Amino acid sequence: MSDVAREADVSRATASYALRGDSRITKKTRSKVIAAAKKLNYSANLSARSLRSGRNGVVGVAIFELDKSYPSQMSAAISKEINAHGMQAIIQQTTNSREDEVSILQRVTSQLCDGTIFSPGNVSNEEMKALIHGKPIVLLDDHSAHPIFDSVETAGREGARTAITHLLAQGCRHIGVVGADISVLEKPSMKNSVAARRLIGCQEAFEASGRMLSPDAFIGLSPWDENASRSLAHNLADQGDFPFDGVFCLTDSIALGMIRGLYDCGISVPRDVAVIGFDGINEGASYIPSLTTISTDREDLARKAVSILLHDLNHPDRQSKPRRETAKFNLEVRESTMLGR
Amino acid sequence: MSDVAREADVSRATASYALRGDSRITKKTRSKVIAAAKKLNYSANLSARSLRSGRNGVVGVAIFELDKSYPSQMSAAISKEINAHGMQAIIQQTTNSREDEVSILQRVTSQLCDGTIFSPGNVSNEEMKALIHGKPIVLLDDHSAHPIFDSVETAGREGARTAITHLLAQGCRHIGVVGADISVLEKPSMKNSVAARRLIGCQEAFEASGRMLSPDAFIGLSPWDENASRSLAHNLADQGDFPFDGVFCLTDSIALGMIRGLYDCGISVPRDVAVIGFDGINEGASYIPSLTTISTDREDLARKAVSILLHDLNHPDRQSKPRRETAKFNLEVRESTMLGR
DNA sequence: TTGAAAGCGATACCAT
DNA sequence: ATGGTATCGCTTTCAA
Repeated sequence: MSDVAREADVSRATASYALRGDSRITKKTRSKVIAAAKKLNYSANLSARSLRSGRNGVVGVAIFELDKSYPSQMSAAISKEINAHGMQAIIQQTTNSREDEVSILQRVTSQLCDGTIFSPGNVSNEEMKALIHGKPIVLLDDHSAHPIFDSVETAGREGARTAITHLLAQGCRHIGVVGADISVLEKPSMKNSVAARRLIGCQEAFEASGRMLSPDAFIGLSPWDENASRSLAHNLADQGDFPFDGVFCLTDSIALGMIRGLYDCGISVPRDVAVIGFDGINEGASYIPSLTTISTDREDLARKAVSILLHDLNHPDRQSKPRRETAKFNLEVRESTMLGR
Repeated sequence: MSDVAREADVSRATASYALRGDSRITKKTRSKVIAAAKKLNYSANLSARSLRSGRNGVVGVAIFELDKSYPSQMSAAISKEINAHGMQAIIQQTTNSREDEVSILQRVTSQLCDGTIFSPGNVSNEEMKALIHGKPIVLLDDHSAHPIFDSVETAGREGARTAITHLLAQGCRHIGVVGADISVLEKPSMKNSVAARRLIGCQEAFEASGRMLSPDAFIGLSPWDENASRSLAHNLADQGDFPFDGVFCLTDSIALGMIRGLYDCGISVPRDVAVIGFDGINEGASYIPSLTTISTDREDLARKAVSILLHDLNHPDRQSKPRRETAKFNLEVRESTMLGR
């Protein structure tokens, strides 16, 4: 910076103002400084800037399991949206461990970034509060009963309702839900979890249709991935007749594993069983059969999350109530629910 | 930090040494300081640390298209490996634009990170050299003719040779290669590209088997994704009889799109055509049919890349020749090449 | 073994 | 409109 100032024949202070476009600096001086900076291939040191001003134009995105489709496609969308606002996104992967989340929040996020978009796993609100040192944060699918941070949610209830309604409309009469059993609705701590919200949506749809809902229809699964789901399909099919003619899987990955597992057992989707997923991962469109799904509008979610974060960033003092928004979703009707085909 | 020092009743300098485990500090003093830090919930400011010492324990990973399977699964593996060495990974997405890569290298990478693992797209070696200001960097699939940076490569030639050999062994007699046409072997600038290396491997396998290789066997595709590949399959099938009984797709995504596209046209994989991919993305295992592929050993690649980077980090002066390593790979034989089934 | 103080590279206050 | 300079939080040299 000193070099640039010397080259432009101004003080370091003036150079700093000029480069950031402060209105006090003359147009002429400014262009002189910019020319000098370009000539010297100068770019401001982000650590120094961050240290002094507390801002450096970098937003952190911390998310679980980056090797899975939904999180990676979600982070990519958020990253693009952040770039569109002239800031830089850095993405971090949290693993199963609480320590990991703590370390990311405490170290990188609150010290290297202006703000964070965070998909919480095992850290409580209170801990987060202590770790982020007042820096802005927006949660993805906050599941706390009493939110204290801004957040953007996926449309769990509405989406699940739509999914079940779709299966019923396709003629399914024995519907199963794969991903969680009803116990998640009973534990108070789980009441606002992603799984619980989707299950509640299912119940609502059943009630609205005036149908019986057996608790056995809800089947737990862990982890939420293709392999676990595929094994589950094998188990269900091996017990004799497959009990369902329609299955709502709580995520697309579960759905793809389920279809594959049924295929392994000679059960065809959608001829014998209809399957619908949730998320809208890209792979679903070219699977065989293509996957009907409740597709979260990732661009919409990213837009909402980033817009809230930027607002917080620009109004640091404002101590308003936590905002909570819900992302749009679409029912993508594809082959996997064309029952009988 | 001053607070911690006061709490532990030592000077700031001693506190700093103690927290970083400098051998000069007594065990007793050290534990006193650590207790104080824990009590105050202290964690060192990374910007300040980076500013003063030039190191902060953060490694940058910059990669193209984070919403695609291979890059996201690759970044996840690298991130895990970096964590295993007690450092923190931050992942950044480069988009198609050169500007974007420049900005990431120049700003974030060289100023916020100790070193970088970079998958180069549109930036030349010379530009990179100028941008990183001497900070360590390891490239993924460097395609420059005269490498000046360390890099880790996927086993393009060997993998492609294995793929073609496998198709021949499965009884394929009319083999197509989808992803690039032979022109990439002619342009000098492309000679070391990922595509070219894989094509060369194909040629070698054909020669070794004493078979004719028609230039028409190589079919270009852009972009390398499922949708483009699916359309290509439609075009090929619509021209009358499908010309191949075996197809090597330069990536798994291309392979899945190809299988789906053929399915759309009533051509079954593997009954009518065998298809093999390259990469080893997780989704291949539960596709219907499951995908035979040349699977890059991501853990091995991550290990090699991180190990080279850490070496550079710990020997900053050493001006040795650029190192170039190749990641292991496996032929995963699955359903998609069981020709005739 | 510990402490005092300089300095990393910016920003922002205050003076001119 | 521009310049001088203290300062952000830490590391590191040098002295004790």
